[in-house]
Amino acid sequence: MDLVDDINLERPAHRAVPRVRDQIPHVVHARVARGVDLDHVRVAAGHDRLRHVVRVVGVVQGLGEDPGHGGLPDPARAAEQVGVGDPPRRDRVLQRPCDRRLPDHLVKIRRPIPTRQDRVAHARSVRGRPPPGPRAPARRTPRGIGSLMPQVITRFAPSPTGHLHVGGARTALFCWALARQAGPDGRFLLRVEDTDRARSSKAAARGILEDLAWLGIDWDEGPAFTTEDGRTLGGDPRGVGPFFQTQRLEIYEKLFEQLLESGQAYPSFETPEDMAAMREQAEREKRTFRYTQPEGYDHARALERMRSAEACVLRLRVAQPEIVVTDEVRGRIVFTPEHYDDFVIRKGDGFPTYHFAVVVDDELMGVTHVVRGEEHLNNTPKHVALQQALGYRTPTYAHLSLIANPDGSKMSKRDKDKAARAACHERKVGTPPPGLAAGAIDAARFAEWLGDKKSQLPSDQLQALARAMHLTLPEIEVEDFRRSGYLPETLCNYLALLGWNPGEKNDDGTDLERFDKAALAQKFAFERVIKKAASFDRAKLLAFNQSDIAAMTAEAFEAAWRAWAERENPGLLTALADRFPLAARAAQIRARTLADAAEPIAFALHPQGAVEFDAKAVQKVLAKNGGEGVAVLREMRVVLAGVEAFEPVALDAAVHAFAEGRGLGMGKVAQPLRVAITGGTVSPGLGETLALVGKAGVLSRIDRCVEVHAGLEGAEA
RNA sequence: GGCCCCAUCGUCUAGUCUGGUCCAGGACACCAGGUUUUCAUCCUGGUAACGGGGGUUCGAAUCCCCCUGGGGUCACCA
Repeated sequence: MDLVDDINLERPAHRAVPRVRDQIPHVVHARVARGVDLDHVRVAAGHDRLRHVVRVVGVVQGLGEDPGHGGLPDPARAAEQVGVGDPPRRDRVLQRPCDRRLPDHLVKIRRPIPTRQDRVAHARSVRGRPPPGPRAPARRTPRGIGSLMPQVITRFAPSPTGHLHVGGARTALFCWALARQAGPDGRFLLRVEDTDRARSSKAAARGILEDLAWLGIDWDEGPAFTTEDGRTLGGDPRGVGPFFQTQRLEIYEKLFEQLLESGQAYPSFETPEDMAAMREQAEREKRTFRYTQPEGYDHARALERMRSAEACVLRLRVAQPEIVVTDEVRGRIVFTPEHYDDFVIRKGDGFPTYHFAVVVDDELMGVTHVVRGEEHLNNTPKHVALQQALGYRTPTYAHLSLIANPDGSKMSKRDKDKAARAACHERKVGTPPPGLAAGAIDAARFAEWLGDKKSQLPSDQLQALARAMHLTLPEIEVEDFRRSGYLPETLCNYLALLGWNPGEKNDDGTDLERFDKAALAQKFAFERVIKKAASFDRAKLLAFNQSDIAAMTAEAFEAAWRAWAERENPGLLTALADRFPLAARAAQIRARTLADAAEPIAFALHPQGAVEFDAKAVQKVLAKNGGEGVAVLREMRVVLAGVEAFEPVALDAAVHAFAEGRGLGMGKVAQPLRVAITGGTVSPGLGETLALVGKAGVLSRIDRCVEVHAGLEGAEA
């Protein structure tokens, strides 16, 4: 209890002012049920100040079977406050200090730690099936942390309307990390939310699976998928599928029926036009629009109309005066009724709305943690209302901030259209450019796209347009980053850092920023998730990618570059042929991405006679001092013609020996050669440069260079 | 506009809960210098931030209030 004074003793005199008495924590005496988190007790007992210490003074009996919590004790009832007072001096029994590093507004209701029995009971009540077994064969969990680890089931639930956006990838990554962190009891599942029949496509769903697999974000349950290296992802070991919502209609139908019967849901017959009119009127009257049931609504009559196939939607009756959402990153948020009117749960086409399907599926799939983008924060009270209507548990929620562009706007797929459109305007391109395959983009459509800021071209057309205009579009989707030659591990590393950080230091005092997915899974915690929206910094990603490429072994880089080229630039492979390993060695340290790796060795791709000499380089290297560079070239030609093994080390040795023998600096010898071989003064190491072009190529390039620049020799400088 | 969320170098962030060790640390970018046959790499150094105003306190980046700014959301999309 003398902690305070101990601290102050260490401080310089002017700071050693004693703390005021009220800094000392109050103590709440409480009786609690087994398995209940004491932080929660603090809240339940009305003492949510963190500095309050909860002292357990007994056990509350008979609170083990609350069906609403799947057989776990209801935390709200699991504590009885006994009294509040100053800490007694000598009592050290069962005290739990306030050691959680959380601000008041983040005091959160943690789930009681479920036992194996609890989980069994829970799973039965949900599915009438045995509970999920551990993935690995039963193994002894280490004592301590492992045995206390609750089951964690997370999911990523994309809607297949396009490629995977980086924001989605980050969400998936965090979900994955959370599940992996929980060890054998953790599961990460993938569910495809395809209830929007107009916008969903099989191809998009497939693309998202590919993107996820490429990133190494493996899902335990969900659509089956075979990776490029032959691993199988997905599947349905617990029997909670199918994982496409359009295949789950029967499940939803039953629940609709149930809600209709109990009167918690009701049919509503307004057309979309009616709704629009009502909204407009609300806006005119400057009030927030809320749907209200029509005067004189008659449930029996409404059901009758519905059964006679009259067009209608189903709405949930929501009567809660307020709904509290507890979010792992944002804390406790209280929502009032204007956030959740009687919203639609079944659309006119018979499909469930997102709100309905997400709540039902999360429950039925046993999802414990819902991690998603901030755009869903305002939807959460609706989901909680639905859970209450259906008698479901509420999962732990965590809403991640959005990823923004450097200008602060939301990073969006439209940004690619924006960039292309801006380039067209700037270059005064008014019709589909000629480089484009005929008919790739309809001229009228192109004009429309050019004029409408919100218009989007299909991604393949946009890609073709960019190619034709030699334009680099901003990378927004995972697929874009893959095409641009980023390493999947690097992207994951950077994405993880965009909104979270491990808060640890390296040995040299710098912040821990570089880590792999395994470390992420080990360290990830909501407590260190940043609330602020982060803007995406390509320069930093590029720096990460470059250093990761540099850190690879030569073999690994060669393999990665080859794999990338096979997919994105097969011409590079044919042009380089058996020179590829040599090219890879020269390119690696100079590459920021797999796409730009070819740039430093581009000279090796030119036809032999086509070297274009840079005028400045010629002046500086060949012409100076009466064309001494050209003279060196003549001599070097003889030397190089005599080199048997035309490979970097031998070539470097030969050039060095020549320079030394002639008493010249390396610069005087290397630079003329560079210009002769590449046309400019910049290239990889001289040995590599020469080896890449080959003996015949080197000699012919020297010959041509000497021929073209012979006039410089002997001329006055 | 209503509601919700957020606010430290140009950018990503540490520090905020538990006020003093912070005239604020790291990374990327940028600038300068060095190593090297050019480039790249590598090394050394530097510029650079607590949005504004009140309050609490001996003391505020840190706690409270207001303002401002940014973002999100208000669908039979997800």
